[in-house]
Amino acid sequence: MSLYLRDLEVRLEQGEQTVRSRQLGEALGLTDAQVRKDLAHFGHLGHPGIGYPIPDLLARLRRLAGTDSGWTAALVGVGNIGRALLSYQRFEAEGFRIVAAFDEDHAKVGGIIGGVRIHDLADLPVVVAREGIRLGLLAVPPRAAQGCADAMVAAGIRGILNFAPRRLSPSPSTIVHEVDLSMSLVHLALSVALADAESASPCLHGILPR
Amino acid sequence: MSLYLRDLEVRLEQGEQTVRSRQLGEALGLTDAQVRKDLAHFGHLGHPGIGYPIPDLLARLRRLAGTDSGWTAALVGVGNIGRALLSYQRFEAEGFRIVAAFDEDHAKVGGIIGGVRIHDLADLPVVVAREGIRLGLLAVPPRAAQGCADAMVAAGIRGILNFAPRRLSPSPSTIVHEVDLSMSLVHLALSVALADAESASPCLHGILPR
DNA sequence: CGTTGTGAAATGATTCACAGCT
DNA sequence: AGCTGTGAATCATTTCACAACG
Repeated sequence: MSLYLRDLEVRLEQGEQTVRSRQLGEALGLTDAQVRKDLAHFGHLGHPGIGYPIPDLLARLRRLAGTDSGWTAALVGVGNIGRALLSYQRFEAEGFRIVAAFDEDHAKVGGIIGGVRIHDLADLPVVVAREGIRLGLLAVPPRAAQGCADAMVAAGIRGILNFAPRRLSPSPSTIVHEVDLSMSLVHLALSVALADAESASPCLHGILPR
Repeated sequence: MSLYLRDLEVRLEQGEQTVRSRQLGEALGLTDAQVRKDLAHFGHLGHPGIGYPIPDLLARLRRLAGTDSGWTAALVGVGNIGRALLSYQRFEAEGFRIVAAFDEDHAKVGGIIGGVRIHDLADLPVVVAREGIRLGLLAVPPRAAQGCADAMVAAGIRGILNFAPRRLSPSPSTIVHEVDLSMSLVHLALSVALADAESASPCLHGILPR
């Protein structure tokens, strides 16, 4: 889904005004029918014989994704990954801004990284309410993850991107997406191992992870 | 799939010797039948009435994933994300080691971060061959991504974890997995926006991204 | 004529139910 | 009794095919 946004953005930058479902399908690895079914849900703005007007489609998708309504995010945990996220330029290009960072280490509190001030973790509810923050990036050590997540939910954060390698027990009011770096690497290694095994002895069916 | 490894590891640490399909299912959000179907593919090592012996199952999965055979990885691009990856402790716990980093900036070459030496990008083929590196972490700016990826493929790297926000044109000999931070955030924001819209006016079906 | 939107067929995945073993 | 492994039924998703439209 997010891929549509990306692809449409680069097409618009290249000066294209319309796009056909088949083009999008090739770029995203889908069939043209699949693309049409997806896009039909977002309002019927495809013109038969012509295609989809890129600016209109982008506006529609951005409005749905909320990337035009100024989402703000908070970072919890200013460690290795946290610092990288604060310095990561790309978020703003997609319409997001990290407006506050939090850490329980008082030596870090008060500092500024990537233009973002680091607050005491205890101030989370106040700052979240004041800034109207709805998204949180969780980058703390595993054993602190659940506690921080609970605090974020209590503070009113609606969506959490969890970088900690620990599954969070779900809350009905908050959506959690996992970004697990080491598991991504395991997954990649597994794919490679399977590809190797398959090319070595093609008759190894039954071992198909998703 | 990687989730099985994670869950079994914590169970083994907690001293459990066997696990039943239903327990695994609850922990991973699957049904027991689903778990049994998955595990049956890895060799029939479940005992009726008892369950699965955790050590045996872990050994089997690790062997398939290759995490017991000492995968080594190379990092290409020592920027914000690259530095965080080098300092990330968690990889070794899963059986991986980043043994070399590469950057085209000569001011960085020769430095050491997280115990890993930074080499000149031109030395990639030599070091990869010498160290027997099969996995690569790509964390360079978007416009350099494709060129670096090609160099990694040419050097013999078999799997690439791509942190650059750009789709790479595929190579038959190398598997690419995408880890796109800004797209993850877009995806999360979209989920939140949809959840909000749905609770506001439940009759908004048809807009269901995967 | 080329392309969208959508119903119908085909494909794949999930769930159920039960035989067999401990 | 409890649990695994697996075929059968159910469900969702993908693909195909075609009517409507510019």
